Amino acid sequence: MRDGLEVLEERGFVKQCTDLEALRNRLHTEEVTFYCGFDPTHSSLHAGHLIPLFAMAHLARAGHRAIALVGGGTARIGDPSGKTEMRQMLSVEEIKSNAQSIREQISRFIDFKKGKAILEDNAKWLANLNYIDFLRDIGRHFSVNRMLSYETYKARLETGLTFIEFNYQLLQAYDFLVLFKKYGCRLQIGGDDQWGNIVAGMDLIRRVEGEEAYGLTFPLVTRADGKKMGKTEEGALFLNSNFTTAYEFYQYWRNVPDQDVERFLLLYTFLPVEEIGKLGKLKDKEINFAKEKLAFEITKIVHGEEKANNAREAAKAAFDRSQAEGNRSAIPYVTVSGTALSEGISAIELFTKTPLCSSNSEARRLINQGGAYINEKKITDINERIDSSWLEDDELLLRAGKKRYFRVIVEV
RNA sequence: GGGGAGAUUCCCGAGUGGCCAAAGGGGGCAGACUGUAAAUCUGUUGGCGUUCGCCUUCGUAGGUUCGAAUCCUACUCUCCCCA
Repeated sequence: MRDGLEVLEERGFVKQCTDLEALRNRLHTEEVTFYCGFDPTHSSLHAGHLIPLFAMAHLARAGHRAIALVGGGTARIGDPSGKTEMRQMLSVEEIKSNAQSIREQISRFIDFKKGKAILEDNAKWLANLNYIDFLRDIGRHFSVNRMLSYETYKARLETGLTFIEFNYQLLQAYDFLVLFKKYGCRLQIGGDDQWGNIVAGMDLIRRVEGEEAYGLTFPLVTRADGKKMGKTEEGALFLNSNFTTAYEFYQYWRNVPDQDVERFLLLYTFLPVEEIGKLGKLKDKEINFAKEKLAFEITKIVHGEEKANNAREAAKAAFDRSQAEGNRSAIPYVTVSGTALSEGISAIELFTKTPLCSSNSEARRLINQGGAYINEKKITDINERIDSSWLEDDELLLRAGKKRYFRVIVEV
């Protein structure tokens, strides 16, 4: 039987482990309860959370019990690990509502309904902690000298670290301990920036309970072109379509650098390793097929099959010349009134109505530089006016540059 | 608590009375080349109208001056050293 760890190893999920062989042995012989934390600092998870989500799913598929821990308590503090500045404080209400929407997103990867996987919120035990008790029971096990030596705090030591943030590690370690006591949770997984926090929890369990626990971290995923993983011009690549539409999401993965395709297929899809191996061997133009596969698969998992199909269709309609008539319905749009259009609207105004251009100057610049198209007709005149005669199927397809599309639909 | 340094346009970072919408780099956007890659080269990069222009911006609030990012005063914040 595959123990889950093998799957993670062959797909490139493993960066560091506290005791690889001991963990392997345990995963092989028994059902292990493991956890991964998610801080509700935004109402949607983003691309960076995909690695932990997939890792949890792989382990759960191998028969282990997953706990997704929403950090409703720790989010009130903010983890300083790897951050250069203190995180903005969120209100308790915000955190609660964020936690709610994040739960739904996690359940796309882990099925909580069957009663096996568990969803927890550390606000339950952190919110009403007694400070004195906490210091006596937990605080005594932590050495400040040792904490200061951690790499994660180094950067912050340069610029300033507040006491509240310095406590984050204790709380996360305490989470691990609580989950161990409550569920027998023996493994914590997380990004490599969590290493210090994870090890701290493992140590705490050993000191307090005299039991073995393990930690496993994932590599920090980077892109071959040096761009930040999961970052778009607008910001983070969110999993919620209110922030990043399925089409935009699809396009992000469709445009990943060549060198990253195989690695990303392993990390961000459930496709069999053998199949990915074949896809990864494709060269030149052929690699585009693998990119489409990657984009489709991950969009399907995050947004569902229907939206993934629409996104793919829309992309084909926009980019594939041989398929002039595709289904563009997934391309984001804005509406404009029919009367306004019959009177004529300047091309500049049309572009600024969409996120394609944020100001008239920008639209003007776009036209001047020859990057503005409406229904694939290049706009060369700054003063070009668009009226109803331009309509095709009651809509206009605006394009900025080579690959940014947006639709304008007439409202009757 | 005492002493010192600093806050510049998306980021880093020049600029110390007019020639500053503000050098340079990064990033972004666009063009060429392509495969909706990468690399490279070119252009562009506060807003509004567009020859000329006008408005907003150099931590915040006042002041000096014909004129300030640049000088003065107060305030806020950050960093460093000492206690």
